[in-house]
Formats: sequence, structure tokens, C-alpha cells
Amino acid sequence: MPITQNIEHFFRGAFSVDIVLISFHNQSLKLLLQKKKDLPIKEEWGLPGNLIDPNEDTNSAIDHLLLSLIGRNDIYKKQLRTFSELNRHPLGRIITFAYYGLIAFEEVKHINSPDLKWIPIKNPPSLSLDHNHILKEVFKRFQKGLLRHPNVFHLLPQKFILSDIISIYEQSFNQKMDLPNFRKMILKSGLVEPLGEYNKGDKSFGRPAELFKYVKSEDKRKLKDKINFRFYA
Amino acid sequence: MPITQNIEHFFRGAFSVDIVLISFHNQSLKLLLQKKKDLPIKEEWGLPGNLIDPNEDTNSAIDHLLLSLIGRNDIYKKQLRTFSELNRHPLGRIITFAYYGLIAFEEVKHINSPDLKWIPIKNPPSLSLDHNHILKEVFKRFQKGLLRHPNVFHLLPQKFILSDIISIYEQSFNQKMDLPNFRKMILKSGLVEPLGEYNKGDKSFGRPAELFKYVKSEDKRKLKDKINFRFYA
DNA sequence: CTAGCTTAGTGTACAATTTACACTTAGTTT
DNA sequence: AAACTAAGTGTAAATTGTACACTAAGCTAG
Repeated sequence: MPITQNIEHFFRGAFSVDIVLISFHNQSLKLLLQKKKDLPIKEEWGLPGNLIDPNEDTNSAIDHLLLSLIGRNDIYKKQLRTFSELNRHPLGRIITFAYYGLIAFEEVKHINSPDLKWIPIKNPPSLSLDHNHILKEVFKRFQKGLLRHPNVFHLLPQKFILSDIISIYEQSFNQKMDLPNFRKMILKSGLVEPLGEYNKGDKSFGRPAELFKYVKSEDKRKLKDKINFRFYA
Repeated sequence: MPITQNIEHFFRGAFSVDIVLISFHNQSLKLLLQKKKDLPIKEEWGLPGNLIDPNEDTNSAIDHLLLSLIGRNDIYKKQLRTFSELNRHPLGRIITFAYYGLIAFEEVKHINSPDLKWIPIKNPPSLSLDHNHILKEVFKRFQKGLLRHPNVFHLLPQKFILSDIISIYEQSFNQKMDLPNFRKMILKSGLVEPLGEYNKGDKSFGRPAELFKYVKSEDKRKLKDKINFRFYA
């Protein structure tokens, strides 16, 4: 099969980027949606996204997208995977690079556009195209990220309380944790440092919680995953 | 930005699939390479791959590729990620879907083509395009797969000995294991069953090893990953 | 045939981690 | 002041991981 013959036959595809941008506000995980226009599609809202110019790199495309959405692109983000089903887009063969990003809500709370809205990430509405499918997959990876990397901290403000961490985990995995033990784990990880300040006035009852800050461990934690031959679904 | 105007500007890209096919033979992990022709590139050998027809699905493209390579496509395979750097291919903007596949060597040992060869996966030669880069990334994911899923068994024949498992892990992570303890882990996992047969004649010395078979656990092991707030690099 | 090598496989004691859950502390509400 | 809420501490038992000595079964060399 001499592919250099008739090569232009293969060059008919387009690319896009879409982002699942996650934040945490009022004890609840939030997702950013964008109003879709100019597209022959049914659902109005979907994941924020853009077509990629043929001469543009994927990474710079996501940076442009983030700038236009929230005014900055220096947030935690990760390219996840590509969705390439043949008829996923009415305009033709468009494959999309799905990203996810995490950001503390205080960084984006000023944003106010009729084309953007934050919704609770649980039970999202029907989204345009295959975006519900993308969201589902990305959320699974978000969960794995929480298990394997200190990603919670990207969702929290500079000063936070330990029960916010626990709350994010409980929501993400839809299960109750044992507070005392989780607390000890967090402390033992060496990733947080107490500030001696307390969370006054915020809540109405209960003992005020101490505020903590995140410290990136300097030793880089070059630990290897343990090989233990116990597998999980 | 009314994207439905001048839409054909965006449809100039092409797609391809490439596969990192891994096997295990003679106590050594192997990788399948393909001789590249008809391409204006320097290196002769690279990862097996194909351009995708604009009307073809990615999954069916990888199936066709596997059929043409080894005569079957019912092996363990997984789409990993997409490589999309602007100038990764001399023919134009081609983004490639990188897959990896695992197969027991006895299933493919009959294959004999001047365009294909198995090489030890450690210290591969210089490959065409960005294939060394792809290989490196895929190998990391292969390692993670070994840690989190019972993937070793895809590399082993129906009847195998426990030290083959250990050998694959030792090679993949380039570290010595404690035999007695690893053995107990494997046994405790419930994933293997002794056959009462022994590995006679195969090796010259040492006590003959018992043969085992893989049993998929029926209870589906719906265990969740443990949330323990210990993170690894 | 036997001593010694090689690899397979078992046993055990100890260390580290996880889990369950009672208890104390500091604030607010009634 | 009693009751309630949420934060935070302590401890004991169960489970898991680690180190390493030991036994078993074959082969080879003498």
C-alpha cells in the first residue's frame, strides 16, 4: 500500500480541545459549562471547547481556551484522552482532546458571563454532542488523580481546613470516611502545615477548625509504587 | 467567532494508529517492530502503524492493523494516548493514536515476515519519527498496568510457572524481588490455580516447578482503590 | 553413589500499617 | 448550665509487609 500516493485523501480531519474544569465551592464539587452557539446541535450547554487551527499545537490551543474562559492558563491541567468516534460531531470528522483542569473557586469567582456557568458536578444535565460521555470518563480519571496524587490542593484556597479535604474525598467517592483516621493520614503525609489560625465566624457551631497550608515536599517523594499483586476494579 | 464560516480551513489533518506490541519469550520482554517503506524518513524500523481512513473508526483501524500484523485482533489492547506535536510527521499534520497490546509469545511465534521483528524491549534501537518517545511513554503505562491489573497473564501461556510471573515483574521494574514473599502474594491473590503438573525437561537444574493456570475471579473483585493519602512519584 | 550445586517451595518471627471506636475539647444554641 | 455540634487525640486489635532461615527435588561432577 503506497501511502504517498493519493495522500490528500487522508487529510480531511479536524481537531478540537474540550475541558472539564472542576472547582470546589460551598462544600460541593463544581463543573464549568459553556453555552454553545453557531452549532447545528440540540443541547445548548456543553463542555467549554474550541476547534484547533491546523497550525496550532494542542497545548497552546488549551492555553488559549483557558485564557478566554477564566483569564489565565497557569492552572493545573492535564490532557486525558482523545475522543474520535466517527459521527460524534455534525460538522464532520472532528476528534477532540479532552483535558481536565482543577482550580480553587476563589480564583474564578469573579467570572461573570452569560455564556458560562458553574453547576454541581453530580447529576449534570444533558450536554451537547458526546460531552456527557466525556465528562463521565474524565470524572473517573479525576477520582484516580485524587488517589494517586496530591491533587486536592489545587481545589483548595491557600488556607484551608482539614475537613474540606475530607469533604472533597467523600463527595468524589460517594462514601463516608472515618474522620480521626483520615486526619492522621493527612498529617502523616507531611503535605500540610498548621498555621495556628482558626476558622472563626465561618460556621455557626462546633469547635473552630485550625487552618492549614499546603507544602510541597522537597524530597520529591521518589517512592515507587509498591508491587503487591492485589488488583482493584 | 462564527466557526461555521470558513469551516473547511480546519479540516486538513490526518490520523494514524501505532501499536506497542509486547510479548515475553526466553525470560525476556519483547517488542514488535515493523520496517517502514514509502516514507521520507531516516530510520528504517519503527512501531507498527497505519494511517486511518477518514471514514474509519479508530478501533476498527487498530483491529485491521493487528490482523495484518499477527493474523488476529482478539488480543489484550488499550488505547493510550494521542501524540499530536505539530511537526512529528514529514507528510503533514498527522496525529497518532498510540495503543499497546499484550500477547503470549506462543500465539505469535509462527509469524515470519521480513518486515517484522521482535526485539528485546530494553535498549531499543533508534526508531523512526517520534516512536522512541512513544515507546517510552507506553512502557511507563505498561508498568502501571502491571501494578494495578492482572495484566501479566496476557503475556503468559495457558500453563505457566510462578517464577515466570516474578521474572516479568523483575524485568519490568528492573529490581530483584523476594521470591518467597512474592510467591505468597500471588497465591493469596486467588488468581492462579495449581495444576499438579510439573515443568519437566525444560530447564537443566533445580527442582521442577509446578505449573499453574490463570483463573479470573468470578466475584469480579469490585474492590475500590484504597484511599490512603500516600502519594507516589 | 554421594557431595554439592541449583531452583522451587514452606515457615516463622517481627515490623509497619490499617481500622475501629472511645474520648476530650471548644465553641454555639436553647 | 445542659445539650449539641464539629474538631481533634489516643489506643488496642487486626491485617499486611519484610527478612530470612529452612526444606525439597532435581541435576552434575567426581
